[in-house]
Amino acid sequence: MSDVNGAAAGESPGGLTSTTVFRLGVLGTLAGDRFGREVEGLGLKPKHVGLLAALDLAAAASQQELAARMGVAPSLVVSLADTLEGLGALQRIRDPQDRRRQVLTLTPQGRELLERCTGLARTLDEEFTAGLTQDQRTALAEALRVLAHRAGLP
Amino acid sequence: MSDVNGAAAGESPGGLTSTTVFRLGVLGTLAGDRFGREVEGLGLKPKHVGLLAALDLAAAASQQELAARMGVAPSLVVSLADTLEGLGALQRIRDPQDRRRQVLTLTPQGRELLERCTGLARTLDEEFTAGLTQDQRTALAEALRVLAHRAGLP
DNA sequence: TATTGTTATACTCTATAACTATA
DNA sequence: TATAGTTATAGAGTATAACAATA
Repeated sequence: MSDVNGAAAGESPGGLTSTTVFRLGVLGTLAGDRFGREVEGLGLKPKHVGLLAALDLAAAASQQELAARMGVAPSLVVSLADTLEGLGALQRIRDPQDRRRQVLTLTPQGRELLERCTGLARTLDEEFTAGLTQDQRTALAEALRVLAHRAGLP
Repeated sequence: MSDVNGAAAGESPGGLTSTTVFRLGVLGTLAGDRFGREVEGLGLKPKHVGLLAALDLAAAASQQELAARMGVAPSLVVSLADTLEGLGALQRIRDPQDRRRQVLTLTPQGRELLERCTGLARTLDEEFTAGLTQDQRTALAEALRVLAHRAGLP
């Protein structure tokens, strides 16, 4: 089941269900679940893809730094990286300067995997926004871009 | 140095993180977490509020019907309703026609609680959209409204 | 002694399944 | 026998805390 805020059916205008936070929460969960089902076939979960994307945007100096960037616990990065390393999507290389650190780098397969995921996301974008006009789509994308930036995201 | 497809490493425009589903997912989680922290002081979690909102929209014939409407398991409605009943926000009344059924109704306190939550959500809306122009806010709200409807939400 | 990565453990959320009572 | 509600159990996901290696 996939409804973070517990949705209902048929609201009086101005109620909780018409607020932006409520709709963002519900639609966000829907989008995440949908994306999760899509990448499941690649052996991935959304967080794995998030790690790939984070690495693609900028190499990580260490797993801890990456964890901070992703907003998750360092121990979670360990298991995510374990999976991705097992898939050949990334390499762990000990930093010779500081052998405590593991530098993570995307392999060509990792980059290709990420591109596949990006393609899936683009297809889902079209599915999700099929009910919008082109102007609405553009406006939504721009608004989300601003909100993401304000939230400290790429 | 970009390749033929224009996808160089570290390049943001066109990447996964700029898709609508990715941003919806991340921002939705952020919004849900933020709202959860806000209603925590009222002894509630987002799903409790979702149940209140669902009941406010239309009385439920039974807990099972309500569970179906909210898209959650019936057993979850039990525990959510337990909490809300303990807070005096709703009443369980056995249906005399079919004593297996419990009819849930919002109490005045329940309605007031929901209004408080709606007020909190509205405040968060302003916080979230503070970086947008008024036109952008309106466009975002309208786009989310359409998407919510298409997803079968109120 | 402090920090990185790892492992072990625990906690939250929620679904499924078993059970009770009504029908 | 079938259904509504409840309780018991289990699994996913993730954080916290203990631990090992390195600084």
